[in-house]
Amino acid sequence: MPSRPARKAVAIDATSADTKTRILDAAEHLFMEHGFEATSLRSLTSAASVNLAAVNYDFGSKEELFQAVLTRRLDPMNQERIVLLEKVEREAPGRPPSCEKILFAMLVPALKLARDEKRGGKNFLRLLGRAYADPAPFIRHFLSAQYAEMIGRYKEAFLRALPHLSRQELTWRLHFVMGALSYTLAGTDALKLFSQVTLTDRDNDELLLQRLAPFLVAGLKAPALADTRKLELVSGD
Amino acid sequence: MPSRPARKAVAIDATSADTKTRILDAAEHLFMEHGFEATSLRSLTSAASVNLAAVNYDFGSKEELFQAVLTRRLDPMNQERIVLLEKVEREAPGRPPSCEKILFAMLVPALKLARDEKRGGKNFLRLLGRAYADPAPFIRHFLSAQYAEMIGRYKEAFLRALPHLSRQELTWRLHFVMGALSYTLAGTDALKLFSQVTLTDRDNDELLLQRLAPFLVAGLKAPALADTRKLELVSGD
DNA sequence: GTAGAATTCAAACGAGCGTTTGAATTGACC
DNA sequence: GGTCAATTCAAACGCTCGTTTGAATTCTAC
Repeated sequence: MPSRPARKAVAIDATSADTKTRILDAAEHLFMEHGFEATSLRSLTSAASVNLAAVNYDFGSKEELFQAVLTRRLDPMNQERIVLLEKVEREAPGRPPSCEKILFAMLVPALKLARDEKRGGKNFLRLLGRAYADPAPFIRHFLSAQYAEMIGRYKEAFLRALPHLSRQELTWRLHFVMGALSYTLAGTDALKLFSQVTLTDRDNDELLLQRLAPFLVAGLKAPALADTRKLELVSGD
Repeated sequence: MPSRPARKAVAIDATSADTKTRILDAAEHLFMEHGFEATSLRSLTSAASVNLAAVNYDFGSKEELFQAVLTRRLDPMNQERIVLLEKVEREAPGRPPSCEKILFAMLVPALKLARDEKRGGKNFLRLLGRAYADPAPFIRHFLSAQYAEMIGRYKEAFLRALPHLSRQELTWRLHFVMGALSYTLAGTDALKLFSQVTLTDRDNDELLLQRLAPFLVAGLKAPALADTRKLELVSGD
């Protein structure tokens, strides 16, 4: 058994699991930190302490590796979201569940994932938030396929819980919800809004959702666009 | 005067303005479409019908070009936001302006920019939304510097308009607002939420803000986190 | 018209990229 | 212990990248 020097270890606990898992873990970390394009397979494989060719051997290509990184966490999380929604719907048979309950069913699996460091934790959510904004077509197509069923189910549930909203209105509002959610989960903080608030503390996850949920619920429940208040574009004086 | 063939024209109206402007226009388009890393200077310069070396001659480097692309639109827009906020504050002296008015002062310059095709229009806003989510450090540092003053002023204004919110609460909510805003402006629609709603129609810009503003205002006005509703993590029924 | 600065140009540099190859090594099973 | 498939490995392939260079060209001003 040769010594296996691990040349440029980037704090990934390599040399533990099997090759595919080590690659996935290193990829999750590096794609999150630098993005897809800016992460080279050479830095990735040396961080995972595997041979350069291993990515193409195990996953086929860099793009397929990226999809594997996403699907490993995303598939179970979205499945859990659906299960939770069905449970919430079963708890109040006949009547539609409240807007809050539906939203929580959507947020809680993400929060649980964020806390489970064994499943990528916050790293993965940041990666996911960035993937939402990535222009690469293969990422966009992959994400819409992964989310299609979950989003569809929730849209129907919200539609029943918010009867004052037309389907089109709700579509827009879910768009806003996903925006605030992904931006928050990504934890990018591009605008340095936070001077002292740290997102890295473990206890802050739950607090974050306790702040996000009321904001989103209030937005969702807002009156529908009907009393068309005129939006005067810089009325001259 | 040689014929100048314009090899791989990508629908940029090249050969009109001066070199620097042609480069900025092509860069705005391509950075929006493919992102920073995935846009090569070779495709960019040939789209702009300028020599490959022109970028380094006029801007120094690819990174400096990217910053120039952003600053060309962002600087005037954020300045206009500040002017508008001051105008709104002057209109009701003594009393703080309403939450709606403050938010509109923030949104209207973005809408105006989106409509002005001569100033990049929606292309630029999509680029901006993507820049928010880009992990590259030089982008993040640049954006926070560009936004610092504007965000600070608005935070103070909102703080006066929403006295029930602590400074920290407001910071979070502005974070959510920026998330929904940038995600919406970016028009990424990663989740294919929209089947038939098209964002490309010219008239839809105003409609978009008329839908976004009530959502955000309701979220901002929501009660502060005090009646700490317990967020039970999947109560194992 | 000519000097001198500014700009444009073709060409090349060195480096890094994703991927492929074919031999070496390992592991499982008869 | 031998066989065969699965895996790992070092090396190379072909290509594209951002940047630099130095000569050619254009522009400006006397």
